[in-house]
Amino acid sequence: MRRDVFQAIADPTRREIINMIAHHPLNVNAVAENFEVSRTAIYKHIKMLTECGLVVITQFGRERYCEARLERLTEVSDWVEQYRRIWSERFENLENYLDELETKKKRPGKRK
Amino acid sequence: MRRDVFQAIADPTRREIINMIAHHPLNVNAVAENFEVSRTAIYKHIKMLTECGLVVITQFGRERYCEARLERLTEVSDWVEQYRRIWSERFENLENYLDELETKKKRPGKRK
DNA sequence: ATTTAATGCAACCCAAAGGTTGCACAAATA
DNA sequence: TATTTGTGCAACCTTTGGGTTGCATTAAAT
Repeated sequence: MRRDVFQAIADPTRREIINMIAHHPLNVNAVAENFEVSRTAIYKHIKMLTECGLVVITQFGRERYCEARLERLTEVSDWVEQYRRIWSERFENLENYLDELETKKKRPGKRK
Repeated sequence: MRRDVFQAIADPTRREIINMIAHHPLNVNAVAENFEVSRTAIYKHIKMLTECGLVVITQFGRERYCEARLERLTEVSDWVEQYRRIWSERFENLENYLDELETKKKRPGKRK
């Protein structure tokens, strides 16, 4: 099953999990203990995070340590950053753009 | 209904809509024409985008222009950026961290 | 050898997501 | 005035998401 990083970080619980293991790995139960929901629910979230590469699991005996692969967030970072320039420029141009559009199409100036 | 920006950009169609109107506003039908799915489906996506502030609509006569409010992406940007330092540092420390953990807990060195 | 973690996962549930068709309605146009 | 165009939205359907309980399995601890 191919998972999407954007979808993975859409859920607040998963974002919290990432935050929790960002600095050091934790085993599955340790992660689950920090939430109200069941271990299985957390297990599923972690599974999804591994499916899109945001988390990698290393087993030690019966414990499985979850480690965050934060580099995978570059996909998100890149997507957002491509718009950064636009959103600075945009602010001053919007009104002009709409006025221009209005004139071109000969629409009444009234904006409801 | 309060919507989450993270959830809004989770859907690939919505990300495409944002991309489509990032440079200049488009009316609802114009956006919809670029997709295979129905106008209603796109309408719903746009509605959701407005609910979380990523899109603002300005009406001209019977047309409604959708404009991207890209600044709202700072929430995403900020969240991702907080991890950037960690993911550079992390790479070299992981093995050490795990070894340390191993030693402390007196676990066998075998990593399956 | 028993018992006690730590875990994976099937089998369910219910709500939400994403899609469709169809209809209503106001603005622009013939 | 009659018609076309752009739009909102209800009603419906199916899939996915996030949650639960319960059971099996394996490693560690008694």
